[in-house]
Amino acid sequence: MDDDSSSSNQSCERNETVRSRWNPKPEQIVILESIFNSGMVNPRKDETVRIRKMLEQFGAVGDANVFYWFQNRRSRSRRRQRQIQASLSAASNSNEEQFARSSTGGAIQFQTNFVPSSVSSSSSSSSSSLGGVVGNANDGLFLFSGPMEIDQNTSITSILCSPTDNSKLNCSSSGSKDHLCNTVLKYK
Amino acid sequence: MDDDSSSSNQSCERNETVRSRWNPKPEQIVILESIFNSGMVNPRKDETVRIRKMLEQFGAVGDANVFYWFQNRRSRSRRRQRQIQASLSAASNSNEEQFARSSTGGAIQFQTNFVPSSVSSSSSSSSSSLGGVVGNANDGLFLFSGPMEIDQNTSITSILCSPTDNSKLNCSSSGSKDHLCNTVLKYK
DNA sequence: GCAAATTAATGATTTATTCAAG
DNA sequence: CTTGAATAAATCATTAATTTGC
Repeated sequence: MDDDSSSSNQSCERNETVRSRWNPKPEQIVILESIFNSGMVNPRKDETVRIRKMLEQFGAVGDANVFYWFQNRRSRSRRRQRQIQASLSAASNSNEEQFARSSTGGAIQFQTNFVPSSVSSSSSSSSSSLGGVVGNANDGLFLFSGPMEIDQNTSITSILCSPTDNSKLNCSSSGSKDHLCNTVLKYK
Repeated sequence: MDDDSSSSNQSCERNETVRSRWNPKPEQIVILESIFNSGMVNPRKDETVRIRKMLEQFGAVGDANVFYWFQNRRSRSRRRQRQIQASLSAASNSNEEQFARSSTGGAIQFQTNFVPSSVSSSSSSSSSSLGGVVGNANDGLFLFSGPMEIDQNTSITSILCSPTDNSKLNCSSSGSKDHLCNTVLKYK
């Protein structure tokens, strides 16, 4: 795809300012949430492409949009978690001092059947709560906002995880990863 | 293009770990430095592509590599600047107190003929030193590391800035920018 | 009811940090 | 130790909710 994906062009607003952004359909959000909640919180490039194709069923979307979505989802999930943790420990700190600090601050942090791919090498790193976000999955809102119906039980990730058509593991000219990769593309 | 750029595959190391990285040729570095120093410190997607094509003349390289290069160049340039600034103000602070704080800490911060594109909207924001990085260009090391010769005066950016073949201003299906854009691509 | 004005969500971009190849 | 690659955090900007005055 690279740039001009497929469907609607036209939407290319004036060259200066304006700009419109992707607005995911409810069905698309269901899928994305499903995937995220099942543990795949940072899909690799090929996974992202697969997800994008899946989403296209319900409306135009690009790889970058999917990437952005997961990036933001992860980030905001983490932030919410931190806030909860902060307010929790603040509340408990009013009386006891040396106690709180449970493993992840009360969050369940389960991890469904999908192995979170890259485990981030688990080497030395900053963040106190390592393990941090990789498998953290949902953060309370497993509920879906609207009247949508898509068989929630058909574990969408099973579709993605199935190592079907693995033809062509692209790998560009030089380095990069494509493994733990999933990162910068920047340009739409 | 999307993912698999163009030339040599093969280099796709094992699917797990390893990875090799792009190693820019001296000529490529000259070009990149030239562009950066002439003021284009954050090329847009289309500019990035143009640059990449230019570099390919001297060896395999992908858009992502170019993107990374500029990202790192900006980042490290800024860091060095901060360090210089820090040590400078620290040095001057030994005697006088309420004085240092010159505009940019002694750095010249000129700006060549290229208008730095996006001025970041200058809306309300945090960061103290706004204006920050956009047009900052060189940070003292205008020198090039090796014995290379490419007419420094033929302002490479003029080639890039020239609005030649502007056919096909891509604009993907949904949103994104491509204007102020230049950002995430992530996947190699 | 309805738009203009505000606010809340969230998609997109940039910056700071970290990891690791060479 | 330098620097390419990758990720997380912070920020910007646009769109949807909502509030408000009519």
